[in-house]
Amino acid sequence: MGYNARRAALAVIDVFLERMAPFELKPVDFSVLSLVAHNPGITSRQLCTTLGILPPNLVGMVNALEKRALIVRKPHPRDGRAMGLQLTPSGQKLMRDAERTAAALEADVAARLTPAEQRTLITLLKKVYKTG
Amino acid sequence: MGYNARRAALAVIDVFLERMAPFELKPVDFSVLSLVAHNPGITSRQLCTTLGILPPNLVGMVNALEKRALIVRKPHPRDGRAMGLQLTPSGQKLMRDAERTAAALEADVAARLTPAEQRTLITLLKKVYKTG
DNA sequence: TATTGTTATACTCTATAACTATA
DNA sequence: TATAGTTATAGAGTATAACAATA
Repeated sequence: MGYNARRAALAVIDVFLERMAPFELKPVDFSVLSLVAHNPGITSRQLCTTLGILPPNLVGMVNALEKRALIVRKPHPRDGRAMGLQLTPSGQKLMRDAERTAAALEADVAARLTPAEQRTLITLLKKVYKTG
Repeated sequence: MGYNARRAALAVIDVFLERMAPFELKPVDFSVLSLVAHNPGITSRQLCTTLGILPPNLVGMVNALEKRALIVRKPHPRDGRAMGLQLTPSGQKLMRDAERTAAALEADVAARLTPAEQRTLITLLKKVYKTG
């Protein structure tokens, strides 16, 4: 069961890597940008807790995205220690296209199953991991 | 969907790591020993193709298992380049216990679902990755 | 010429300790 | 004292190139 779930996850991730290649976004980059896009001013610490990334490992990702001029760090208005993250205009443009691609991908993967099968699959997967 | 499949796989792997800790076997170690147990004399190359491991990365694992006196390398009877792998008596004893533990684990995870749900889940997961 | 096992190496991902500046 | 961001670093996991012995 663990084996089959892992293979399904890897298959979906493979398709993701393939389609996101034009944007040069790994899954974690997409997650970071998507969270910043929908939560402007979000802090690094919030990103870490949401995505399950350790702070030291996020620094390099944010640096790379900032060097590509997709996000900017701005001093947090009420906490002098924190930095609020925001998308640049080019970051916003990239994410509009990337999120359209991601939605199309999920739709294509889902198309291998009927809507009823999709609901069943998600339900059963949750049953497996919810009781951890 | 990729997200839910990944979480289910990680949950199963977590339980595996926990229960296999007494044997000091990672999932890949268990797979290697299990294959050697049921295919005495199997070569490193065969292990690599079966498990999707690259040859340079298998060397260290086999070295570690040999140092723990769980397996032995013997010259292959008909191919002077190859080494046949076999379990030592202590390796056989360890794997008898480890395989019992693994079977109990799979049964426990499966117990979160009815037999019909198990069949459905496996079927749907395969539908997702078979066309991958 | 091709293959088995191996070494060396590199790159990614993940994890811990410790520093700085603010709170 | 506790927290946010950062640096340095160490450990897994995974990848390629190249070599010796053998086919």
